[in-house]
Amino acid sequence: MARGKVQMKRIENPVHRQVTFCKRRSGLLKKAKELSVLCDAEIGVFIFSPHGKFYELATNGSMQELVERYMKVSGGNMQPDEQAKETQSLDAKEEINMLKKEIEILQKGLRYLVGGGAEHSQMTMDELLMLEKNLEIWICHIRSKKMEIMSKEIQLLKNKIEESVDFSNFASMSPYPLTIQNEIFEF
Amino acid sequence: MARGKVQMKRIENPVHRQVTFCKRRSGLLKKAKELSVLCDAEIGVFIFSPHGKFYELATNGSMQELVERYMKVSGGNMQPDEQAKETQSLDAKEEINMLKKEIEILQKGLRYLVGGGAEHSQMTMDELLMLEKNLEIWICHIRSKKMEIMSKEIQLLKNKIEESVDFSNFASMSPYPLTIQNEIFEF
DNA sequence: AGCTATTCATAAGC
DNA sequence: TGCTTATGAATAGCT
Repeated sequence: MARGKVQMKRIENPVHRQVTFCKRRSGLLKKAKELSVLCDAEIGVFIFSPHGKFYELATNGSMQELVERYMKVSGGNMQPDEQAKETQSLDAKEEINMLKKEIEILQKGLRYLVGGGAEHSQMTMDELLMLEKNLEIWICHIRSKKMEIMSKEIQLLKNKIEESVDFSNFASMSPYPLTIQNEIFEF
Repeated sequence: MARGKVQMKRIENPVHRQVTFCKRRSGLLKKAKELSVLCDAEIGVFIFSPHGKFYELATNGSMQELVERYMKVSGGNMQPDEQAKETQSLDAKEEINMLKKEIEILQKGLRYLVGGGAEHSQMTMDELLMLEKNLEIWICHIRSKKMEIMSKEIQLLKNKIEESVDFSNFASMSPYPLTIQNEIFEF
């Protein structure tokens, strides 16, 4: 695509082919994830490299689930035996699942990220600055939100007080500011 | 991507979402086919739309075959074939690395999350306070990291200066910049 | 469904 | 293996 249009046929040079495979594989998985997130779709991708290496992506966390769903749709049937095998956990498998879960958590809630073990070790100074700035901006947003909530509460209280004043016909005589009315009416 | 960067979160407008789904779905399948052809890989893609519609692509003609192969690789690690086991474990390690990288990207790319679709609308005051506190703590961490980086750089500069002083004892008349000292000392 | 203005992905090169 | 850059592709917002 870049620096010369690419022919849509097998790349003969093995080195080029390998490099392109790596790049495009990651690109494809990225695109799949994006489609999943943007459009709320569930996506599964298998990739078998020519050398038998296997890569997969399952956007809902479990390829097994997707495969089952596929089986349902396509009418095929698989032996329940296979499924049992799948659930047996190797250490690596377990770690993969943990990582996937972590990714899910990261994507879902910022809270874990903030509280948990965020690693900035590899970040450059520029990235740190950017992150810091963004966090500050966000804090500002949160403070605005807090103000908003408090303002609403204050308004609510004011309204209540006005109602109660109207009710007792004291309104026109009150020289006191609204904010301390509560105390005045408390006796 | 075009005419405005897109936020990596679910598109709320159903029309937009549907249009994007169609466009990106075809894009994804095209990319998958290209990867398959260019790099001689076998690829399977499932896509379940949010409304339950199902799309698939199998580059070797039969999704069933790919699914079976997937079952073998992911679940059937119980075969006595040592080499297969080894390959599997390598694959798992690779996947772990990929996932870790993804986590790293997520962490690094938090600024998008932060800048983008943060929704505080439903949060209570308590939650806002908690979030604010966490963000402040995180900013502290980031500032520590910045300090650390700067300290390292300062130490590096000091070291360079010391070296250059040593160097000038030997060749005080040298017009060469510091950066080529190593070469000079290599003879 | 088509049309651009943009952003993204990536082939080469290092 | 990873980074950079020039360039081709994909696609978001419109119509």
